[in-house]
Amino acid sequence: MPELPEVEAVVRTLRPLVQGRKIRCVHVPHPIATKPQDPAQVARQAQGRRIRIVDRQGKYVLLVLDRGLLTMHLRLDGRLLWFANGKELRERANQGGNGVHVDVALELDQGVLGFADRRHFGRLHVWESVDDCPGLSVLGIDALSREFTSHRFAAMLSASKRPLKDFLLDQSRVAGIGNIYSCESLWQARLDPRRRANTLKPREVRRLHKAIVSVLARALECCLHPAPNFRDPEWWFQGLERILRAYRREGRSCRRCGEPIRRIAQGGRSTYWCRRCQQ
DNA sequence: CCTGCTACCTGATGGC
DNA sequence: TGCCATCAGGTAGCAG
Repeated sequence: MPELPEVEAVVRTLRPLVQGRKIRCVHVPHPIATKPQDPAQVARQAQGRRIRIVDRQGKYVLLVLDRGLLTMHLRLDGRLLWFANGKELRERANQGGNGVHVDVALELDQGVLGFADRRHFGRLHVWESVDDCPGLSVLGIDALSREFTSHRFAAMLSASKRPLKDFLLDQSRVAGIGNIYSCESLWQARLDPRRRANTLKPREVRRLHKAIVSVLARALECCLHPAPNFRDPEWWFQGLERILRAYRREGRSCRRCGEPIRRIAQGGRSTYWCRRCQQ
């Protein structure tokens, strides 16, 4: 379920664990996790490769190998797990019905990285190069990057007639924002999620840009303290609800004006917002 | 090209 | 307790 701040925290935690390590062996107990790629092919391409760089683009986790590229997308429920070695992985994963769920395991020269998603939306793929990964090459400007300027944001907004909420979820424009932080950014910027992107005045564009940057930065801080714990399969980010002002607060009073927060459907997903102070 | 809809999966929660 | 409906942090694929 992670959006950009969660994925960034995962990447920062993962980097010291795996950067420079060699992938000795790849196990794929749940082949759905590499679909539509053939699990045997994925294993063959990754085995024996060294992990040069651990990076993130939008919501993708990237392991740049000495040849090729491994991508992981956690979608809604995916997580990473860490085991001391293959023995520990097998012991903990094979405890009948209550064993740890692991979809793909990368056995490294030191430690084992697990990719797990009980819901099986998440994906792990291997590519020859960045250009071969369609999801990656389509991504727009990363919301945490320096290229995400108010100026470029204004140009993108003016080219779209879509409601602001749908615009913000479109990864091909600004990459990394999901359902939570689109709601939060629009609340922070005091903008109606139903407004068409190309109707914003320059000062509203600047307000939204600033809101996105600060909402994501605040969420990232929250995601880093405490840092993700890959050793605990149940672990998830704590304290996020404390920083949320609109998301999942339907019926509770707006922290700015007291009006009850409403929930509406946009593009088949829930938008939470304050009808009084978001114009 | 752009937009909107469905499918993809599993689990948690709440009402009756 | 059980059963059913609804909701969940995302994106690919397809039709219009």
